[in-house]
Amino acid sequence: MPEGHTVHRLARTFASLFAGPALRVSSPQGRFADGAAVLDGRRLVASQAWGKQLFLGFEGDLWLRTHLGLYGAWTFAGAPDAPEVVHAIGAPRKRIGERETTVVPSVVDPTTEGSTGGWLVPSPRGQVRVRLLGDHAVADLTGPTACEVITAEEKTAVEARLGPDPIRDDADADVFVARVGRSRVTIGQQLMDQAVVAGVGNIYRAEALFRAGVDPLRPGRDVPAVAVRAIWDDLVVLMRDGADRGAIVTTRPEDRVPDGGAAGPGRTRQNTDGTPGAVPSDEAFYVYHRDGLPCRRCGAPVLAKELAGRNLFWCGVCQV
DNA sequence: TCCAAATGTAAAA
DNA sequence: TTTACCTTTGGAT
Repeated sequence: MPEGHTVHRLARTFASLFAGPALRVSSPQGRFADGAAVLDGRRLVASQAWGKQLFLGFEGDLWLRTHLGLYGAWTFAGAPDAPEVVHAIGAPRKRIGERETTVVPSVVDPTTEGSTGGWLVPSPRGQVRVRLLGDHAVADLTGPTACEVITAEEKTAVEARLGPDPIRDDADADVFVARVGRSRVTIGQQLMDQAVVAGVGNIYRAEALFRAGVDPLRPGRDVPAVAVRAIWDDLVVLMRDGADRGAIVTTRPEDRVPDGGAAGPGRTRQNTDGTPGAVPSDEAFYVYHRDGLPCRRCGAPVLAKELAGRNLFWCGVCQV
């Protein structure tokens, strides 16, 4: 899934595109028909992210909680006068070049045609669980692992299970540092535990540990507290940058040497949208999906192994 | 046309 | 620790 930075980006996008007027909420696919009926016609009054959870607040104290899971995605289309148009946020789907293609959709949703001030609303593509339609934009959700209407109390309960989120201003770094140091579970596994730190995924895990020079397999309690704190501080910088940029980039400019295609096409295919000036995906990471390639720092081959069902990447020389 | 992979998590065993 | 689930995509067949 998109990691926490993507979800924060989504929260901002919903606030700017949909806050205000009553929304039409539907479930083209049908699997969220009941929830959509409950929300239809209500105004969006809040848009929040905590880790990988997105909470859209509707009048009447109801919240739409969505989680993109491994391959969920939101796809947006906007009217020409929309304040901001983001055509696709999520993963894994390649959207290179679509920035220009969805402005004038070739297929128009007949049920909404003529009711949106002349703006042509595209028909849902694929298995769209939820569609939010506002005055200036439409958002379609596909493939989520969670999509439900909850109360404020239920939202609080979900948040109570999450660790601090480095992107949020209210995050408490001390909680993270203390928890990591209390457990013998490896630092690599703890970083993927949303109860320890919310929003970190497989890429930020691998990259933050490389930048800190910490072996992912070291027990959390054996990592010096100052090093754990440094990892937190780095995550704050990296993840906030990711939310602003719309892509994960962890390499410093001086380390950005292309791999000459050695990684092969498609290794890191969904990180960037092809925006001019963006850091190419084969220069964006130190170790993620670079197993077998030389470490950007020391030249030793990057290592990989499966840990708790996820691929772990690291440099055995730089990370001790 | 088929199949594996993907920035994930919860439940079952 | 294994399985199930949700969906799209690109490369192989």
